[in-house]
Amino acid sequence: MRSVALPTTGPGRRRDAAATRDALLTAGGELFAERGYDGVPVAAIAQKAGVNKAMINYHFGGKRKLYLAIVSATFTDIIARVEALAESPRPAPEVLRELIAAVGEMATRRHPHFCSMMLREVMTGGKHLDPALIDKPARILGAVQRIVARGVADGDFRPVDPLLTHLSLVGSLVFFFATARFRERVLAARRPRIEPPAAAAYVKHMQDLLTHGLAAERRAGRRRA
Amino acid sequence: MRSVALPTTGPGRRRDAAATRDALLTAGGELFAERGYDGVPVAAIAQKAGVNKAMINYHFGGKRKLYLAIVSATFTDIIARVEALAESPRPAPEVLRELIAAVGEMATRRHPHFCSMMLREVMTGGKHLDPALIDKPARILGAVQRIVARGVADGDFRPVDPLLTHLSLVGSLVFFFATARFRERVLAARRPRIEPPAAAAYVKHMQDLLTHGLAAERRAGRRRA
DNA sequence: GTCTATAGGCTGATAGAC
DNA sequence: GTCTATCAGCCTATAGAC
Repeated sequence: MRSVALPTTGPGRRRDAAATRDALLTAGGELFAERGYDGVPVAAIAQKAGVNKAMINYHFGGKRKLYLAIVSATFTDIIARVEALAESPRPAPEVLRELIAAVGEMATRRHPHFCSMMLREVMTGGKHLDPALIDKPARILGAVQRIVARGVADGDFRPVDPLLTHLSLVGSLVFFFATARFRERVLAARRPRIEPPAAAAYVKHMQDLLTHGLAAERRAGRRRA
Repeated sequence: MRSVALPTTGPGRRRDAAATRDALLTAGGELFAERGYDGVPVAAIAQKAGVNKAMINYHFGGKRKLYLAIVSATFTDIIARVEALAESPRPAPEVLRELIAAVGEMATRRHPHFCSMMLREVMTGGKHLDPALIDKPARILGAVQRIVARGVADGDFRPVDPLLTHLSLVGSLVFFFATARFRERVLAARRPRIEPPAAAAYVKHMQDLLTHGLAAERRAGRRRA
């Protein structure tokens, strides 16, 4: 981030501070996803980040606030992507396929630990979630609902319930990515070894399942180019 | 619980001991599902069960062994139900619909906390699971795979991958039931209030989604009565 | 900004009376 | 079998030197 030599103290050290913050966010994301909020001592995060324990309190104000910072930043990024898709004017079936691919891409590349963290959080009933964070899942829900509802209105989809459809779609994707580590552990240990399914294969499976499962009964053809 | 007078000590008290055990299993099931293994102090389990803290060590040998006893007993019961269904000679699409209903029934009546506990466990990669327990999910997987594979072989289903189909089916159901508490909390707090979806509605939604989503392309009719 | 040292709370497990 | 009392360990957070 910085191209010239800097003093070792004073405002010039901002780069190191940012690096410390980022290291804590990264290490915390991995560890919280793996073991849950209560399962991770701050010492473990500090060690993994290569910084001192006390930096968590200095930069974030405590373990809980570090946790919230991680969840919030990731949610914001994902919401932006999903809401952009929801506004696409293309046919709903196409948009839905792209949404599934986008979730897969998010869950494997950009935010590889988000599914686990979000799922854990939601399972506790949102114990650690601020009121400010609690409506973020609702925005994702809203975006998916709008896509499905438009598909139904256009006659591309059967008259399915958008909320239930959202739950089945997002649920199976989040489940897949949150449990990937377990599958690798169990399937790889079997003799003969079973290869754990690849994310790309699952994304395609879900796209096809939804395409067939939601398609309106009588009209296979698209009504718009 | 007691119909005749019994001595206050000696073998005649076995019935009370069983009641203590059961109370601990029940209380532990609810609390572990809600807050996860690390999130529950043994004192909370004892209090909810109405027995003394030390009884956990006396009857189960520690917190961890109580936890394993709960997970193992529930898994065994569910595996029996699912494997019985997998051996049904009826057409695969029918059996699959019944499997979905059975999961819904299990998750709402007989083992209302199992989805949360299993999902939490699987998300940690099986940290708390004994080697003896670790193949129980594999038996459920095997049963669902056999149903799907038979549907494909009979020409009732598209040539879908049985493993991926199992993951999408079980994943979306487990997700739904594990996150029910969160939905109630978030949806019920909104104005205007949104009614959280009922389990029965979701079961029907999943049955229809899979029926349409897996059906072989050209032949809608059943090939066996 | 970063570190060390430590305070103070909570946890799981047990010893021993009954 | 059940209870009370207690212990040792680990946790988060902070004070204060640099």
